[in-house]
Amino acid sequence: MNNGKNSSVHEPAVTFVENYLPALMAQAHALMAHEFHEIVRNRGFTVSEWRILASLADRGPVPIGRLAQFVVMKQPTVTRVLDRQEARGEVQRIAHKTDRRITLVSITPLGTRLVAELIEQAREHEARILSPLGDEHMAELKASLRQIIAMHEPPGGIALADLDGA
Amino acid sequence: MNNGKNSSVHEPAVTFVENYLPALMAQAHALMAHEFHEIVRNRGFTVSEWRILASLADRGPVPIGRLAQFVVMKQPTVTRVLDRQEARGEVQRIAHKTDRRITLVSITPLGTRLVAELIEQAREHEARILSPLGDEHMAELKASLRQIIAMHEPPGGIALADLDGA
DNA sequence: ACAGAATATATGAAGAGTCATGGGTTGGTT
DNA sequence: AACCAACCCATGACTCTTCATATATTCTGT
Repeated sequence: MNNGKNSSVHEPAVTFVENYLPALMAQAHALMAHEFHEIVRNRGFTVSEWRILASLADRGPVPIGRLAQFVVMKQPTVTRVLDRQEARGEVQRIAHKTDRRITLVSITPLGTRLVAELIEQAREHEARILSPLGDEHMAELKASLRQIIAMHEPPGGIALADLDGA
Repeated sequence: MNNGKNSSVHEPAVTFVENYLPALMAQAHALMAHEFHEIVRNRGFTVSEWRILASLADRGPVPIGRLAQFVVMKQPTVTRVLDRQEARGEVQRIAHKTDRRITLVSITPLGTRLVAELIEQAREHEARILSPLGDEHMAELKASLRQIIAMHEPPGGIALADLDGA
């Protein structure tokens, strides 16, 4: 609040957005991601495609809705990105064995090859970016982020591995 | 966490994206922001409009390009959002006194009134979200984020206050 | 004073994301 | 068995964002 304009003092010392966590995170993330996203673009991927491939790279076949949660996108968006990627043979849709409502997605060997380099570069980029922080602060940072994420995942412990239909 | 019902070598224990800082930040941010954005929507603002108003709330007249950096949006996007907001009288464009290329924007009294509540709620929301972290971790987290941001701001110390034309 | 490079914002065309909804499927209840 | 609520993904219509570029202004060197 403090609507007091600039009286005698010049700066409000620290403004709201400069101390608001979501704003800090948005900016820090954007700055980090911006550089790497150029690499992604140059490889012919959009940011969304990269996120999806990177997420699928580790996991087995995943329901589309679940994937949407991981990559922080709405389900219709994921469906459309997957359309493009499937057409290019980077991912594939597989029917769930027992529940025909579910469409599982998995990365193809081609997709795996294509992201492998990007993931490697992402690791390097991350290391380069974060070396000034120091291992300790870095670990603290990630731990805090994981905690924030964990607090928001409503079901008491989402199993990362219950892809029965695979 | 990820314990094994699949006791054997199935899961990579921790996948790439689960340990990749930008991914962690994107997810943590999205989860935090999601809740608050509903409040924003209910007040008739888009997320972009909220970010712009919140950023302008603290500062004096700012060049549009500079504002785009703060709010992490491209300049054309900001221009268009400002069009809407200016039409509603929430912000106003002012010509720079000496450099006529520059268009400065500032929040109006109306805009200030409208965001005041949202900023208050944002603070409360932030506090609620972060209380489980504890003050110390919270401070650490913000400090690390600020450092990451600072590392990316190229000029040796961007002055937050050189709005001569104001 | 002038041409050309640089800077700052605006705009037309195109793209990506989202909302609301539809079609198809499953599971529980009567 | 039939019904109905819940569920999952796909799709049309729309909005928001972005890319490429235009327009206007300032700066720099000659």
